[in-house]
Amino acid sequence: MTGARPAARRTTRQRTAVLAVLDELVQFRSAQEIHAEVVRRGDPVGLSTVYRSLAAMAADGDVDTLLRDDGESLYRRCSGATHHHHLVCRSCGATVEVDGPAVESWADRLATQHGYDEVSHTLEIFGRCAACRG
Amino acid sequence: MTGARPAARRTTRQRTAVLAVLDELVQFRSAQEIHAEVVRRGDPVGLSTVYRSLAAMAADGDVDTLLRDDGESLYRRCSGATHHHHLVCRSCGATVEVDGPAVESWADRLATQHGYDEVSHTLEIFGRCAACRG
DNA sequence: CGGCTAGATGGGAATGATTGTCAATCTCAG
DNA sequence: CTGAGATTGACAATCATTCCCATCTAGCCG
Repeated sequence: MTGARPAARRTTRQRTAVLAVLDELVQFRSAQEIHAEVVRRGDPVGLSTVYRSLAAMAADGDVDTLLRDDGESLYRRCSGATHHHHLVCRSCGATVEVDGPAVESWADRLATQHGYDEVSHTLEIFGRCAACRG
Repeated sequence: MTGARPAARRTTRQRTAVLAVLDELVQFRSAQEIHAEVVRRGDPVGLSTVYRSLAAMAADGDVDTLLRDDGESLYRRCSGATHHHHLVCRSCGATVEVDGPAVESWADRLATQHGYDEVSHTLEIFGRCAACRG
């Protein structure tokens, strides 16, 4: 990569507010929901700004993103900086970060065998957590 | 689930046209692209109809669907009825259907360990194929 | 501490995929 | 052949996300 530099990220009131909400979220949430929550707390922040902040954080690896079936993007603060996947509860959104070294290497090997390079992959596991099973 | 019955699917000129295009596609394509292709061939078919046809075929398991990073849905005729994943070229969409039994069992085991049931997962591998690297 | 400047903001308009509407049309079982 | 109900199509409506751009401000410098 040549010039994907973060270019001096500033600490603004708005960005801090978004981060504060994210820090309390245990579940994946949409940008719209996060924006609503920030506003509900009394911080006037524009929707555009929330989108930009989330995009920036995602680029910096500070938040995980996930595509829901309907194509909407979900965001969540991620613990480690390392590559990982998610085990997400379909009903409540509870998430467990999981690690799958075997899968990573399998995917890379497979792609290489078929002549593909610049490989990446998406892997998410969905299920129903114990609490939601009732 | 009570009545998720296909409810009598009819064979119409439009649906046949869509299917004809899908049969020749080796790559994942968006509904918009498929619609454009159907029309280019001289079959006047409405965009709504293409969307409805694709949705119906997907429901019947006749086509695979894939969510691109930007959230747009891609469709492709699928060969086998068996569960499989895809190795997709980011630029041209060329696809290789792959099988990953180890991944399946790993995902299931993991989910069970964390108390989740009704487990499913999504796994797609993206890269750049040899042809597009040139 | 005050000035400067490039990055940041807001909010409304623009985009673009997908879905809803509903009268007119067509498929196909009987 | 016919009627009932599935299907279609043109266009409006949704809705998440991005653009635009005048205005604002964080933080470096003197």
